Amino acid sequence: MRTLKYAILGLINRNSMTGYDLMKEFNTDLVNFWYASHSQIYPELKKLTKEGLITYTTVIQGEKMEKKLYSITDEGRSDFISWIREQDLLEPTPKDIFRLKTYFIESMDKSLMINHFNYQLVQRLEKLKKLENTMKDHPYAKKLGKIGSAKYGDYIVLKGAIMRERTYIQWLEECISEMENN
Amino acid sequence: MRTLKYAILGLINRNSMTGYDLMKEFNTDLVNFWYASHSQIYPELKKLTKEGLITYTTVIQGEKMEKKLYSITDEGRSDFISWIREQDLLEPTPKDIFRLKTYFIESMDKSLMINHFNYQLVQRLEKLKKLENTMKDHPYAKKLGKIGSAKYGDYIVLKGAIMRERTYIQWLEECISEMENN
DNA sequence: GTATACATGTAAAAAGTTACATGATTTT
DNA sequence: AAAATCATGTAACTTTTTACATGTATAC
Repeated sequence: MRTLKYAILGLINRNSMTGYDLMKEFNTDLVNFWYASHSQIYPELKKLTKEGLITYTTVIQGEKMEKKLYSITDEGRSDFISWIREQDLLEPTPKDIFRLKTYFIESMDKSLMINHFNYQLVQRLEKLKKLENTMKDHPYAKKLGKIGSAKYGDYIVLKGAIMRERTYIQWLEECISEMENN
Repeated sequence: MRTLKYAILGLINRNSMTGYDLMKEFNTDLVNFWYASHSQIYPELKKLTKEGLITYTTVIQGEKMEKKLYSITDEGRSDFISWIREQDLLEPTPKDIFRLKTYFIESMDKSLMINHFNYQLVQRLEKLKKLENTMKDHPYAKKLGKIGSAKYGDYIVLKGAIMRERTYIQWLEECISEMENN
């Protein structure tokens, strides 16, 4: 469905930016729901340029380093807007290797499975801590933003990521406790 | 990481089965954490056979319809066991188109965003109901299973899927209520 | 007899990952 | 001077999806 296309259009629609800037966005804010690497981004930018949905101007950084600053075209913007207006059917449930391994729990002994669960738990707690720190510094969480601004979307998905992470942790903890008491 | 390979090995390790049986598994139980279609399964079965991890016997169904009943080999089993013993690092956060759209909420007006959220909510409530019905009929939920059995893994991931779904719904509801009161 | 389920494959395209490849700029 | 970051690309491969393709068996 060319979702990467719309993720890029949406970002460039907010602000003109380079491929490198996009890459950073995909690695920070968007990492919680849409990751993309530079090897996917650069070819897509080329394609979108050819399709007339974005254009770029070459900017010189320092002495001679060239970078391409991309902007959205009217055509790009209206394509993006019609994408965002579409209602979406539920996607297939995301894949999860850990849940798959858990499903095959009969092939593990008790100590191994508790080990696996604890290892996941440590990592998820670490991840949650980072998300909560991001939230702590977020302007909307400090009541500085308002609904309808770009920062509101940012806030709302961050909140969702924290809820998702807490639930995963709760599941891990409940499983561990159940396994230890049986 | 060839996860599909291990999903198939794990299932065949439980019971000998055909490609069609596998397909049904991937579409029912496993759909909540690892989906695969028949066009992925059949080539993988061929590959695993060539690698000596599984073998098959041809069974005649009815008059002449041939089906291939796959079994795991010792080599396949030990490969599977070493996979299941591995500790896993956290995977990248799964992609989610709806969260991506939500992130770009500044490009929607209030009624459109509430509409989108409600549409998701209806679908997720439906999905949750199905999961809860599956749980209701589950032997472990009726205290008929015990930890360590294959059904326990089944139960534990189903429980996780329900928790995940409830949290998604809670997120949707909180967002709707916040949007309606602002 | 007809519809649904059983049963197995391949082909082409799209999406995503990992590795290869290069060079400039800024910070320490 | 070295390390980190900025900056942009391609190649090869893996994974996944969608479409094409065919035929049998069973339940109603």
